[in-house]
Amino acid sequence: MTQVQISSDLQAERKRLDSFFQFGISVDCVVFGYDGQNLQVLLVERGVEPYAGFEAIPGDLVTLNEDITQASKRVLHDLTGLPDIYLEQINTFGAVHRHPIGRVVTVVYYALLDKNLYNPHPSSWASEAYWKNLDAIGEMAFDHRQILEAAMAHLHHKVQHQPIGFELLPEEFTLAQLQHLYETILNTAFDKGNFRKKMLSMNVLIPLDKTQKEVRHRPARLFRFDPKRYEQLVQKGFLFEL
Amino acid sequence: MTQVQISSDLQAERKRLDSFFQFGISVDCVVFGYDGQNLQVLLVERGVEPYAGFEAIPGDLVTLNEDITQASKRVLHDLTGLPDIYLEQINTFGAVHRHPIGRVVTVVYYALLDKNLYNPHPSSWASEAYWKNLDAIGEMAFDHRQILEAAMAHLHHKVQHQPIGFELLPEEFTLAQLQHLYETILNTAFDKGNFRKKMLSMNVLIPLDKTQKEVRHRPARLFRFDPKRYEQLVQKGFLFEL
DNA sequence: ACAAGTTATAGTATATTTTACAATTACCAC
DNA sequence: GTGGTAATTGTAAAATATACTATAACTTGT
Repeated sequence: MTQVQISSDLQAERKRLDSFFQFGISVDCVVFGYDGQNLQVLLVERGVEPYAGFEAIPGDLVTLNEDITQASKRVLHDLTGLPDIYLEQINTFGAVHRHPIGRVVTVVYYALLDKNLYNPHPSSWASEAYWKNLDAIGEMAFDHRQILEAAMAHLHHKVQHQPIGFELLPEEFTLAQLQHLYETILNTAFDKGNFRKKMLSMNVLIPLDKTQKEVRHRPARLFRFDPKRYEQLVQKGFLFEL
Repeated sequence: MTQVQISSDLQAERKRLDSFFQFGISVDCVVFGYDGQNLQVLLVERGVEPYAGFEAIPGDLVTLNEDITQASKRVLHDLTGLPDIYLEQINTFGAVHRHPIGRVVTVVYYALLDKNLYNPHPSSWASEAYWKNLDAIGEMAFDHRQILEAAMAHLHHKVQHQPIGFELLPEEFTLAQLQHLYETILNTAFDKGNFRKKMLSMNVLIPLDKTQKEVRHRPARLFRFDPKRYEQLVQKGFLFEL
């Protein structure tokens, strides 16, 4: 018995279409983390068949009575213990044979976060849950390699068209930290002075009357994001290029 | 009996998960058309319950043995007679009660095309199929209003970050035509000279040794897109602003 | 206390791009 | 040819971007 209400005059129609209602839906959550040095991705090791022992992107089947957006948060929490965080939907994969257990269409979500604030611990069918460097990833379960690549392409694109960092950096940060984040994601180097000018000209950073402590050189000023302006830029977009 | 192969050692696992495999998947195809004047969207009128008589975005259930990308083309063709065209996936909607007949998750695709080249004619459950001005659209079936708005937001965003026009304009076109297309989609006006300079500086237009005919004023030079450069810009992106 | 090391921050001169127009050109119709 | 109309080119001023250089502010070692 499905949990979705069907009015009596539609029962016959539903009966006629029963053969169409045999899909499974899953959500997969590609979570990128940054700790000030490296960009990593949150993976789990599968403790069950199929693909037992393989690395996978945290994901699971959606139940009949939950919204897919809700499901993305629930599944991520179930497998890795991460709290409800905002996950952005990026893509849906629906090849016929992508899942050996039946026809499963998967909706991919992704999130960015500050690794230092979250410590994954495995549960449900995950035997392990950990952060892993992007360049250290080998074979993966299902078509998760493809999914990961789509998420990376999305991130790569996003960083050039919208501000990022809000979720990846500590609340207060230096321009050097922000620059390093950009350089890590885009795998390039920028001129320090020009990066500064570009960023400051966007008016998204609020300079604080504080500086770094405990560094063996001139301490940098700390900044934080202006949430209103940040949101504005997310909407409007820009082209980041140096 | 499902058409997807399941190896014998996974049968039990599949059995255990049977209650998850009761979803329907549909695809909805938002097709924007441009005829040199207006931007319109391809709609159908539903000839069957639920929502019989309502306007809807062309869409239908995916069968168990077809890829969702294939399905988007098949469904658009089935309902409106349009040939296989490239449809871009943009978003997936999965609210629990969005479909009255059962739990249906829908994957939304969209396309842009030159209205003059395609004449829709209804078939399957569509009793009508026609182009409609975006500002003339009233109530719609299901959550199709929301879907249409998502597609419009996508188009609005896309036009500012990638070249468009390849699919919307005749092979050879004038800069004024291209400008009018942009002005229509973005609902703004641009300076003619500056629009020209911006466009030409992108190196995506190849000037032809031909001009317009049968106009009562200085005839404009015709251009066509450089497909290689166009593809490059689609990949790289830009920020279009005047 | 001072020098050396290191990175942050500001500045600057030049090149490039954008903007808001004005001027000129090429066609048609009469 | 003249007038109407829109295409195309040009341009001066303003704004930005680029590739550096100079200076400031801290720490550590002597």
